[in-house]
Amino acid sequence: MCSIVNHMKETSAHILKKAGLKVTKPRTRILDLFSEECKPMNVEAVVSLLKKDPVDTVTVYRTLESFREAGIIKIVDLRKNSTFYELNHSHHHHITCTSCGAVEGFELCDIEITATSLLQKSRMFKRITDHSLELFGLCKSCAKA
Amino acid sequence: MCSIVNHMKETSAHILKKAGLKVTKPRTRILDLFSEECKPMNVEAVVSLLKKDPVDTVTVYRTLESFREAGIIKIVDLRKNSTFYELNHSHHHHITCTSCGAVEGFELCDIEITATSLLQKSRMFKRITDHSLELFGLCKSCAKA
DNA sequence: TTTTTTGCAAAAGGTTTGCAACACG
DNA sequence: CGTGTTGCAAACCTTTTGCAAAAAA
Repeated sequence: MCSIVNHMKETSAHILKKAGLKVTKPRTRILDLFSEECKPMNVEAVVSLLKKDPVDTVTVYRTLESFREAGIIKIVDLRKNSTFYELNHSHHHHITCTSCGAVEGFELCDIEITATSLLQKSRMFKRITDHSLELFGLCKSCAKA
Repeated sequence: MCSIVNHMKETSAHILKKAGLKVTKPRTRILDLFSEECKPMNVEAVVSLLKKDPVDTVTVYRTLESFREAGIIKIVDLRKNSTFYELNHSHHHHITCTSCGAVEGFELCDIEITATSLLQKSRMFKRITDHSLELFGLCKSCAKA
Protein backbone atom coordinates (compact mmCIF):
# COMPACT_ATOMS: atom_id res chain seq x y z
CA MET A 1 0.00 0.00 0.00
CA CYS A 2 1.45 3.34 -1.02
CA SER A 3 1.69 6.16 1.44
CA ILE A 4 -0.72 8.73 0.02
CA VAL A 5 -3.87 6.87 0.93
CA ASN A 6 -2.42 5.27 3.97
CA HIS A 7 -0.74 8.24 5.54
CA MET A 8 -3.32 10.84 4.87
CA LYS A 9 -6.26 8.58 5.63
CA GLU A 10 -7.80 9.61 2.36
CA THR A 11 -9.96 7.23 0.44
CA SER A 12 -9.76 7.11 -3.34
CA ALA A 13 -13.24 8.63 -3.46
CA HIS A 14 -12.07 11.55 -1.36
CA ILE A 15 -9.05 12.12 -3.59
CA LEU A 16 -11.24 12.04 -6.69
CA LYS A 17 -13.71 14.56 -5.27
CA LYS A 18 -10.94 16.92 -4.24
CA ALA A 19 -9.63 16.73 -7.78
CA GLY A 20 -13.05 17.65 -9.17
CA LEU A 21 -13.56 14.25 -10.75
CA LYS A 22 -16.76 12.30 -10.45
CA VAL A 23 -16.48 9.19 -8.32
CA THR A 24 -17.06 6.28 -10.65
CA LYS A 25 -16.33 2.62 -10.28
CA PRO A 26 -13.52 2.44 -12.88
CA ARG A 27 -11.82 5.54 -11.44
CA THR A 28 -12.00 4.26 -7.89
CA ARG A 29 -10.67 0.87 -8.84
CA ILE A 30 -7.82 2.31 -10.89
CA LEU A 31 -6.79 4.71 -8.14
CA ASP A 32 -7.00 1.94 -5.56
CA LEU A 33 -4.76 -0.13 -7.78
CA PHE A 34 -2.08 2.57 -7.89
CA SER A 35 -2.23 2.72 -4.10
CA GLU A 36 -1.83 -1.03 -3.79
CA GLU A 37 0.90 -1.54 -6.36
CA CYS A 38 3.72 0.78 -5.41
CA LYS A 39 5.27 0.85 -8.83
CA PRO A 40 5.00 2.52 -12.25
CA MET A 41 2.27 0.99 -14.41
CA ASN A 42 1.20 1.38 -18.02
CA VAL A 43 -2.28 0.95 -19.50
CA GLU A 44 -1.69 -2.71 -20.20
CA ALA A 45 -0.67 -3.40 -16.59
CA VAL A 46 -3.78 -1.67 -15.23
CA VAL A 47 -6.10 -3.53 -17.60
CA SER A 48 -4.41 -6.79 -16.80
CA LEU A 49 -4.62 -6.34 -13.03
CA LEU A 50 -8.32 -5.48 -13.27
CA LYS A 51 -9.20 -8.31 -15.61
CA LYS A 52 -11.46 -10.15 -13.15
CA ASP A 53 -14.02 -7.38 -13.62
CA PRO A 54 -12.72 -5.83 -16.85
CA VAL A 55 -12.33 -2.11 -17.48
CA ASP A 56 -12.13 -1.11 -21.11
CA THR A 57 -8.67 -0.19 -22.36
CA VAL A 58 -9.92 3.13 -23.70
CA THR A 59 -11.39 3.97 -20.32
CA VAL A 60 -8.03 3.29 -18.73
CA TYR A 61 -6.32 5.61 -21.22
CA ARG A 62 -8.84 8.36 -20.48
CA THR A 63 -8.72 7.80 -16.75
CA LEU A 64 -4.93 7.94 -16.58
CA GLU A 65 -4.94 11.14 -18.63
CA SER A 66 -7.51 12.77 -16.34
CA PHE A 67 -5.58 11.67 -13.25
CA ARG A 68 -2.43 13.14 -14.75
CA GLU A 69 -4.16 16.45 -15.50
CA ALA A 70 -5.45 16.51 -11.94
CA GLY A 71 -1.96 15.88 -10.59
CA ILE A 72 -2.89 12.56 -9.00
CA ILE A 73 -0.41 10.56 -11.04
CA LYS A 74 2.54 11.53 -13.19
CA ILE A 75 4.42 10.14 -16.15
CA VAL A 76 7.66 8.28 -15.55
CA ASP A 77 10.25 8.17 -18.35
CA LEU A 78 11.51 4.61 -18.32
CA ARG A 79 12.47 4.22 -22.01
CA LYS A 80 9.84 1.58 -22.48
CA ASN A 81 7.64 1.51 -25.57
CA SER A 82 4.54 2.63 -23.68
CA THR A 83 3.80 5.33 -21.15
CA PHE A 84 4.20 4.51 -17.46
CA TYR A 85 2.53 6.38 -14.63
CA GLU A 86 2.80 6.38 -10.86
CA LEU A 87 1.24 8.20 -7.92
CA ASN A 88 2.42 11.77 -7.67
CA HIS A 89 3.12 11.87 -3.94
CA SER A 90 6.62 11.12 -2.71
CA HIS A 91 9.19 12.73 -4.91
CA HIS A 92 11.49 10.09 -6.22
CA HIS A 93 13.32 8.82 -9.27
CA HIS A 94 14.02 5.43 -10.78
CA ILE A 95 16.74 3.13 -11.88
CA THR A 96 15.87 0.73 -14.67
CA CYS A 97 17.79 -2.40 -15.60
CA THR A 98 18.69 -2.20 -19.29
CA SER A 99 18.79 -5.97 -19.45
CA CYS A 100 15.65 -7.24 -17.69
CA GLY A 101 13.65 -4.02 -17.23
CA ALA A 102 13.49 -4.18 -13.42
CA VAL A 103 12.72 -0.81 -11.83
CA GLU A 104 13.67 0.46 -8.37
CA GLY A 105 12.70 3.83 -6.93
CA PHE A 106 14.98 6.13 -4.94
CA GLU A 107 14.97 9.59 -3.44
CA LEU A 108 17.63 12.14 -4.21
CA CYS A 109 16.74 15.73 -4.19
CA ASP A 110 19.93 17.68 -4.30
CA ILE A 111 18.99 18.03 -7.91
CA GLU A 112 16.28 20.55 -7.24
CA ILE A 113 18.80 22.95 -5.79
CA THR A 114 21.36 22.48 -8.53
CA ALA A 115 18.73 22.71 -11.23
CA THR A 116 17.28 25.94 -9.97
CA SER A 117 20.65 27.64 -10.05
CA LEU A 118 20.80 26.58 -13.67
CA LEU A 119 18.02 28.96 -14.65
CA GLN A 120 20.29 31.86 -13.91
CA LYS A 121 22.57 30.73 -16.71
CA SER A 122 19.80 29.91 -19.20
CA ARG A 123 19.07 32.49 -21.84
CA MET A 124 15.93 30.71 -22.96
CA PHE A 125 14.16 29.46 -19.83
CA LYS A 126 12.24 31.16 -17.05
CA ARG A 127 10.81 28.45 -14.79
CA ILE A 128 11.37 24.80 -13.91
CA THR A 129 8.11 23.07 -13.03
CA ASP A 130 9.13 19.43 -13.10
CA HIS A 131 12.10 17.21 -13.64
CA SER A 132 12.96 13.62 -14.18
CA LEU A 133 16.18 11.90 -13.24
CA GLU A 134 16.26 8.39 -14.58
CA LEU A 135 19.18 6.06 -14.17
CA PHE A 136 19.87 3.02 -16.30
CA GLY A 137 22.16 0.16 -15.43
CA LEU A 138 22.32 -3.47 -14.48
CA CYS A 139 20.61 -5.07 -11.54
CA LYS A 140 22.57 -7.54 -9.47
CA SER A 141 21.22 -10.65 -11.16
CA CYS A 142 21.77 -9.29 -14.70
CA ALA A 143 25.26 -8.08 -13.78
CA LYS A 144 26.21 -11.69 -13.02
CA ALA A 145 24.90 -13.14 -16.27
CA MET B 1 27.95 22.43 -36.67
CA CYS B 2 28.30 20.16 -33.67
CA SER B 3 31.66 19.61 -32.10
CA ILE B 4 32.28 15.94 -32.77
CA VAL B 5 32.97 16.29 -36.46
CA ASN B 6 34.40 19.73 -36.14
CA HIS B 7 36.72 19.23 -33.22
CA MET B 8 38.04 15.85 -34.05
CA LYS B 9 38.39 16.54 -37.72
CA GLU B 10 36.51 13.36 -38.39
CA THR B 11 34.31 13.03 -41.41
CA SER B 12 31.04 11.16 -41.17
CA ALA B 13 32.55 8.44 -43.35
CA HIS B 14 35.39 8.06 -40.89
CA ILE B 15 33.01 7.81 -37.93
CA LEU B 16 30.93 5.19 -39.72
CA LYS B 17 33.98 3.06 -40.56
CA LYS B 18 35.25 3.23 -37.01
CA ALA B 19 31.84 2.02 -35.86
CA GLY B 20 32.00 -0.93 -38.24
CA LEU B 21 29.18 0.38 -40.40
CA LYS B 22 29.33 0.44 -44.15
CA VAL B 23 29.56 3.91 -45.62
CA THR B 24 26.36 4.48 -47.56
CA LYS B 25 24.74 7.61 -48.86
CA PRO B 26 21.75 7.60 -46.49
CA ARG B 27 23.98 6.95 -43.46
CA THR B 28 26.41 9.69 -44.40
CA ARG B 29 23.65 12.19 -45.00
CA ILE B 30 21.86 11.37 -41.76
CA LEU B 31 25.06 11.62 -39.72
CA ASP B 32 25.95 14.88 -41.46
CA LEU B 33 22.52 16.17 -40.55
CA PHE B 34 23.04 15.42 -36.85
CA SER B 35 26.32 17.30 -37.04
CA GLU B 36 24.69 20.29 -38.67
CA GLU B 37 21.58 20.51 -36.51
CA CYS B 38 22.78 20.66 -32.92
CA LYS B 39 19.54 19.46 -31.46
CA PRO B 40 17.50 16.32 -30.70
CA MET B 41 15.68 14.97 -33.77
CA ASN B 42 13.09 12.28 -34.36
CA VAL B 43 12.54 10.20 -37.49
CA GLU B 44 10.06 12.68 -38.88
CA ALA B 45 12.50 15.58 -38.48
CA VAL B 46 15.26 13.68 -40.26
CA VAL B 47 12.99 12.65 -43.13
CA SER B 48 11.68 16.17 -43.42
CA LEU B 49 15.11 17.79 -43.49
CA LEU B 50 16.28 15.38 -46.18
CA LYS B 51 13.19 15.71 -48.34
CA LYS B 52 14.97 17.32 -51.29
CA ASP B 53 16.55 13.95 -52.00
CA PRO B 54 14.23 11.68 -50.01
CA VAL B 55 15.39 8.88 -47.73
CA ASP B 56 12.75 6.30 -46.90
CA THR B 57 11.24 6.53 -43.42
CA VAL B 58 12.03 2.89 -42.73
CA THR B 59 15.65 3.47 -43.66
CA VAL B 60 15.80 6.34 -41.18
CA TYR B 61 14.38 4.12 -38.43
CA ARG B 62 16.95 1.45 -39.19
CA THR B 63 19.79 3.90 -39.48
CA LEU B 64 19.02 5.61 -36.18
CA GLU B 65 18.83 2.24 -34.46
CA SER B 66 22.17 1.14 -35.88
CA PHE B 67 23.75 4.48 -34.91
CA ARG B 68 22.38 4.07 -31.41
CA GLU B 69 23.76 0.53 -31.14
CA ALA B 70 27.12 1.82 -32.32
CA GLY B 71 27.05 4.59 -29.70
CA ILE B 72 27.06 7.38 -32.29
CA ILE B 73 23.75 8.81 -31.14
CA LYS B 74 21.62 8.30 -28.05
CA ILE B 75 17.99 8.55 -27.10
CA VAL B 76 16.79 11.66 -25.32
CA ASP B 77 13.70 11.41 -23.09
CA LEU B 78 11.70 14.51 -23.90
CA ARG B 79 8.15 13.27 -23.19
CA LYS B 80 7.18 13.68 -26.80
CA ASN B 81 5.13 11.04 -28.58
CA SER B 82 8.05 9.84 -30.68
CA THR B 83 11.66 8.97 -29.99
CA PHE B 84 14.27 11.73 -30.18
CA TYR B 85 17.98 11.18 -30.73
CA GLU B 86 21.07 13.33 -30.61
CA LEU B 87 24.82 12.93 -31.08
CA ASN B 88 26.43 11.06 -28.22
CA HIS B 89 29.44 13.29 -27.68
CA SER B 90 29.25 16.03 -25.07
CA HIS B 91 27.49 14.88 -21.97
CA HIS B 92 24.51 17.09 -21.38
CA HIS B 93 20.87 17.20 -20.42
CA HIS B 94 17.84 19.14 -21.58
CA ILE B 95 15.12 21.44 -20.44
CA THR B 96 11.87 21.28 -22.38
CA CYS B 97 9.13 23.88 -22.39
CA THR B 98 5.87 22.17 -21.43
CA SER B 99 3.95 24.81 -23.34
CA CYS B 100 5.67 25.21 -26.71
CA GLY B 101 8.08 22.26 -26.73
CA ALA B 102 11.27 24.33 -27.05
CA VAL B 103 14.39 22.44 -25.96
CA GLU B 104 17.67 23.81 -24.57
CA GLY B 105 20.71 21.75 -23.64
CA PHE B 106 22.85 22.20 -20.54
CA GLU B 107 25.75 20.53 -18.77
CA LEU B 108 25.60 19.50 -15.16
CA CYS B 109 27.49 16.53 -14.00
CA ASP B 110 27.44 16.53 -10.25
CA ILE B 111 24.81 13.90 -10.80
CA GLU B 112 27.28 11.22 -11.73
CA ILE B 113 28.93 11.49 -8.34
CA THR B 114 25.69 11.56 -6.37
CA ALA B 115 24.22 8.74 -8.41
CA THR B 116 27.17 6.47 -7.93
CA SER B 117 26.96 6.79 -4.17
CA LEU B 118 23.38 5.69 -4.52
CA LEU B 119 24.37 2.20 -5.57
CA GLN B 120 25.75 1.57 -2.13
CA LYS B 121 22.25 1.97 -0.74
CA SER B 122 20.48 -0.04 -3.45
CA ARG B 123 19.61 -3.61 -2.63
CA MET B 124 18.68 -4.39 -6.20
CA PHE B 125 21.24 -2.68 -8.45
CA LYS B 126 24.87 -3.30 -9.23
CA ARG B 127 25.92 -0.85 -11.95
CA ILE B 128 24.83 2.47 -13.44
CA THR B 129 25.60 2.67 -17.15
CA ASP B 130 23.61 5.68 -18.22
CA HIS B 131 21.37 8.36 -16.87
CA SER B 132 19.03 11.03 -18.03
CA LEU B 133 18.18 14.23 -16.25
CA GLU B 134 15.41 16.05 -18.02
CA LEU B 135 13.91 19.26 -16.78
CA PHE B 136 10.51 20.61 -17.75
CA GLY B 137 9.32 24.16 -17.34
CA LEU B 138 8.38 27.32 -19.16
CA CYS B 139 10.56 29.22 -21.55
CA LYS B 140 10.66 32.99 -21.24
CA SER B 141 8.13 33.67 -23.95
CA CYS B 142 5.64 31.08 -22.70
CA ALA B 143 6.06 32.32 -19.11
CA LYS B 144 4.78 35.72 -20.26
CA ALA B 145 1.69 34.42 -22.02
C1' DT C 1 30.59 -11.55 -56.35
C1' DT C 2 29.02 -11.86 -51.85
C1' DT C 3 26.92 -9.62 -48.20
C1' DT C 4 24.71 -5.77 -46.41
C1' DT C 5 21.59 -2.06 -47.10
C1' DT C 6 17.73 0.24 -49.17
C1' DG C 7 12.89 1.04 -50.45
C1' DC C 8 8.30 -0.38 -50.78
C1' DA C 9 4.26 -2.75 -48.87
C1' DA C 10 2.12 -4.45 -45.17
C1' DA C 11 1.58 -5.50 -40.34
C1' DA C 12 1.99 -4.53 -35.58
C1' DG C 13 1.88 -1.99 -31.40
C1' DG C 14 0.19 1.97 -28.64
C1' DT C 15 -2.98 5.72 -28.41
C1' DT C 16 -6.91 8.75 -29.86
C1' DT C 17 -11.55 9.87 -31.60
C1' DG C 18 -16.74 9.36 -32.51
C1' DC C 19 -20.82 8.04 -30.81
C1' DA C 20 -24.63 5.80 -28.38
C1' DA C 21 -25.78 3.75 -23.90
C1' DC C 22 -25.13 4.44 -19.11
C1' DA C 23 -24.30 6.35 -14.38
C1' DC C 24 -23.21 9.94 -11.11
C1' DG C 25 -24.82 13.91 -8.58
C1' DC D 1 -33.06 14.72 -15.14
C1' DG D 2 -28.88 16.67 -17.26
C1' DT D 3 -24.12 16.37 -17.88
C1' DG D 4 -20.09 13.78 -17.74
C1' DT D 5 -18.34 8.92 -18.23
C1' DT D 6 -18.04 4.36 -20.17
C1' DG D 7 -17.55 0.84 -23.75
C1' DC D 8 -17.23 -0.53 -28.38
C1' DA D 9 -15.65 0.26 -33.15
C1' DA D 10 -12.76 2.36 -35.96
C1' DA D 11 -9.14 5.52 -37.07
C1' DC D 12 -4.45 7.20 -36.33
C1' DC D 13 0.41 7.45 -35.72
C1' DT D 14 4.76 5.58 -34.73
C1' DT D 15 7.56 1.73 -35.25
C1' DT D 16 8.66 -3.06 -36.96
C1' DT D 17 8.95 -6.89 -40.26
C1' DG D 18 9.34 -9.35 -44.95
C1' DC D 19 11.17 -9.37 -49.23
C1' DA D 20 13.16 -8.19 -53.73
C1' DA D 21 16.18 -4.74 -55.98
C1' DA D 22 20.33 -1.99 -55.42
C1' DA D 23 24.80 -0.80 -53.57
C1' DA D 24 29.08 -1.46 -50.80
C1' DA D 25 33.46 -3.93 -50.08
